[in-house]
Amino acid sequence: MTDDHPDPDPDTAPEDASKLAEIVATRRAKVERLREAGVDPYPVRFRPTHSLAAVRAAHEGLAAGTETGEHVTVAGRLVGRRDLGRLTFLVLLEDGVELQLFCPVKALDEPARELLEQLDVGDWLGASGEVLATKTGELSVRPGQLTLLGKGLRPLPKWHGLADTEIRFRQRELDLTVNEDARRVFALRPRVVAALREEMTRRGFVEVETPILHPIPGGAAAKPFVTHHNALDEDLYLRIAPELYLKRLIAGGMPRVFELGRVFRNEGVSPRHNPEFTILESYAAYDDYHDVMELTEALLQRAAVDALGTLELSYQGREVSLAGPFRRVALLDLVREATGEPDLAYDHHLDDLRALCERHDVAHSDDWGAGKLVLELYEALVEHTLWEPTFVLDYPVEVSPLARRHRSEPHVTERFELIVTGREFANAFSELTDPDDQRQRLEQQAAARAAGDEEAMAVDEPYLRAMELGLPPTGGLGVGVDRLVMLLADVANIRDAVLFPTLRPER
RNA sequence: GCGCCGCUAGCUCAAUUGGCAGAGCAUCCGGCUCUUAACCGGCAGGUUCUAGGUUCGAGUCCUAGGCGGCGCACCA
Repeated sequence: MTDDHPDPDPDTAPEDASKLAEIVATRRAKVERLREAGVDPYPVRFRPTHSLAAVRAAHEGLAAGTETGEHVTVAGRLVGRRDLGRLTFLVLLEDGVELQLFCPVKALDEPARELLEQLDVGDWLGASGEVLATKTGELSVRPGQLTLLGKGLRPLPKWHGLADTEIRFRQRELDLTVNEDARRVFALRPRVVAALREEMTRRGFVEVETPILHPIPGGAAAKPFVTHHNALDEDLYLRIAPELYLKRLIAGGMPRVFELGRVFRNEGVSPRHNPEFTILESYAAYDDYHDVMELTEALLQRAAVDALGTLELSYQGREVSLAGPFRRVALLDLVREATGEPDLAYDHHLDDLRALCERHDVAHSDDWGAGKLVLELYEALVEHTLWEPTFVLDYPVEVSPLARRHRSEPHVTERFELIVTGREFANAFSELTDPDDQRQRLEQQAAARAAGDEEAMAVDEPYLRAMELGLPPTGGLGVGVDRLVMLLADVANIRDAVLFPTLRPER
């Protein structure tokens, strides 16, 4: 076309002289021109006969120059355009799959010729025509008709991709459009979630939904977000864990339950921490933590096989195998080994344990008991070194207020964490089922809370009342789903595993 | 919250010691019937994150702030 008036209406030209404003204004002018020509730039419905993937699948390897005689209607976002005079090549992208449109002008009907003039990379487009392979062998559709499905006003980043992390996180729609790697990760994530859900269901667990608004935050050691219900005039907390409600369901006679959902913790952000994250929690009547280890291992393996088709992973350039069986080792034994103190025990004098911390440059506090001191040694010296999957067993009672005391070891609980690549992926225990022991432990937590520990739990009377109804032996599990996605997708930053990570508002 | 680093055209990036803000691609205009990051020619496009300061002169130096990344702390 010949257009001697690139700026169609100087009176309405934007005062903002930036290139972006100019591009948007130009595209708005195209929208106007299309409307004047009777074309709806934002139509209500379209029916493709084939996805781009289906066209590709049906004609993979079609010989150069072949015309199939098959007529299809396809759709996608226009991501490429090459004009060669009376011949134009367009590239559509749909669900991660590209397909070329081979458009000699003489093959197009009159409306399509006019539309082609107003078409920009970024627009949504439908096309109907014959499937063929060009002389150079590129599988293509040669459309007779083109249908504008949604005009884009903003330019798409091209070629160099989109590298600016801030734009990738804030405008994920752009990231997904131009970065194949973003599409890879966010296609993998739902496969992981589906695998977890299917494996739980296959094992007889029932999926439930418990409140996100909690009157009393509990079930984990974390600071909650506070909100307020106007009609009730009550402060409520976004849940830090579904744990206590799920255990109340066990008390209510539901033998195997799980919840896959979001929890919220009002704490710092980091490449491994988003303020809201997805957790899988499950509770199984009659099971102990050995049973839960078996379940945990199976869940990770199922997720890896379903999402990747293998148990042999590469994470950040280093191999890690989920083949199992995962190593099982007591926390105390790990600390004994790391400190070179083979006789270390929880009943050692506190001064000796503090001295041990000093010797290993582990910060500690005078009000910590033996359990907390040993835990700190473990976290500072050992945890980050555990690359291959490792069940770390038997956490101190003092740091495990919801876990059952060990059946034979007095100072610890039947609790484990699963560590992979030096990070915690799961936390689980033989659940505490003795209501009087639980009350005592929560009262200790409440005392710590009163003394200023914002992460300590409060006494939750409705929960204790449920326990007093009677609980069977119960095995409980929590799995960090985002971390699992990070591991399987091989991304280092949790913001690359969460579609819309928490960021400060744009200013 | 603390420390370090970054922020320049729509995108990706340059800019020497403090000395005229540039390139490629995209946009816009022209050409081209087998391109693949098409190609060829041309025009245009800037609050150098923001506000101050130093200086004859600031993208560059100083102060404060914003946003992001990383580390620490906290945690899964």
